[in-house]
Amino acid sequence: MNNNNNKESEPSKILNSFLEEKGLRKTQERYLILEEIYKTNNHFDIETLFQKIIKKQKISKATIYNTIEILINLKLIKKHSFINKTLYEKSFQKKQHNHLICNVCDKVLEFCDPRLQNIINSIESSMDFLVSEHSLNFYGKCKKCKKI
Amino acid sequence: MNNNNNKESEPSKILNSFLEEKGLRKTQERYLILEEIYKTNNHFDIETLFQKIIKKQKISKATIYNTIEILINLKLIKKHSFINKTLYEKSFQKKQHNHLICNVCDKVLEFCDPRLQNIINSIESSMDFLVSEHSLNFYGKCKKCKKI
DNA sequence: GTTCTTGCAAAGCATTTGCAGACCT
DNA sequence: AGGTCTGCAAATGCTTTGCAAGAAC
Repeated sequence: MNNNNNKESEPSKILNSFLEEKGLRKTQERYLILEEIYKTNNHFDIETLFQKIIKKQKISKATIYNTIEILINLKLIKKHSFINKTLYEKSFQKKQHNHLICNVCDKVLEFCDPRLQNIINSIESSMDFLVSEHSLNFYGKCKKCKKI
Repeated sequence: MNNNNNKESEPSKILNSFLEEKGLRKTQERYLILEEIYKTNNHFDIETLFQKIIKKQKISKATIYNTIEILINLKLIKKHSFINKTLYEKSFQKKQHNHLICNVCDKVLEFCDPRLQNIINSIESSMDFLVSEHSLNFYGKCKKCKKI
C-alpha cells in the first residue's frame, strides 16, 4: 500500500471524490493535512500535527480542526477520547482494534480480540441497542514500566 | 444500603477516615458534595452537580473540582471520558460495569458482561501489560431512538 | 495562632466561531 | 465573478491556579 499519500493514494482519492461530489473546494491544505496524517504511524494529537505542518508551510489550527472533521466523517481517521487526552489515528483499511494505555510512559499499544464482537452481538440483542461505534481501553503498566 | 448519605453513611466514613489520617480538614463542603453525589443515581457532569448544590448554598466550582479529585482517589466516584463529554458516577460498592451511550438522546445505560474479564486476562499475559483500569463503551442508538 | 480550604477571579488549554481577505472553480 | 475556505483573533467551555479571607484544629 502506498503510504506516501500523494494525490493518487486511496485516502486522497476518497477525499477527492467526496469534495467533488459535494461541490467543495479541493484546497491544497486539505490534501496536505491528510498526507501528513498518513505519514504518521502513531496516534497523534492536534498540536503535534500542527507543529509538523507549520514547519513546512503556513497553516492554522482552525483549518486543521475543520479538515479533521471531514476526515472523521469519511472514516479516514478516527478520534479517541482517552482519559485526559484526545488522540487521532489514520483508519483507512485499518482493522478493528482496541487500546492499551500505559499510565507511566503514556505509550499507546493496540490489540485485537475476536471475543469483543461476541459481546457486542449479545448486548445489541439483550439491551435492544444498536451499536455503531465502540471503544475498549485498558489502562495500566506496559511491559517496561511494570519492571520499574 | 443507606443512600441518604449523612455523616454516618459508608462513603462518608471513608472520606472521614481519609481526612483524619492525612490530617486534612473535615469541611462542610466536602461532605456536602459527597452527599449530593450519592443522592444522584445517574451519571453527572460538574455543571449539573454545581447547579444542584448552589441552589442550597454558596459553593465554588474550584471546591467541587478539588473534592472530586479526593473522591476519585478514594474510589468513591469514577470519572468517564466519553466522546465529547466527561461524566462522573458514584462507585462505592458498585459492580464493574460498562456503558452504552445513545448518540441521539444522550442517555447512558449500563451493562455487565463476564466475558470482558476473560479478555483482560488474555491481554495481560499476551501483551505483558498490567491492567489497572478499563473502559468499554458502545455508542449507538437506544431502544427508543432506534425506532425513530 | 497556625495551617488548610474556600471562593473568587484570572489564567490555561483545547476547540469553535466570526469575519476579511485569499483561493478554487 | 461568485461562493468557499483559510488564517487570524476573539470567544467559548472546561479545568486549574494564585491568592486573600475564612474555617478547622
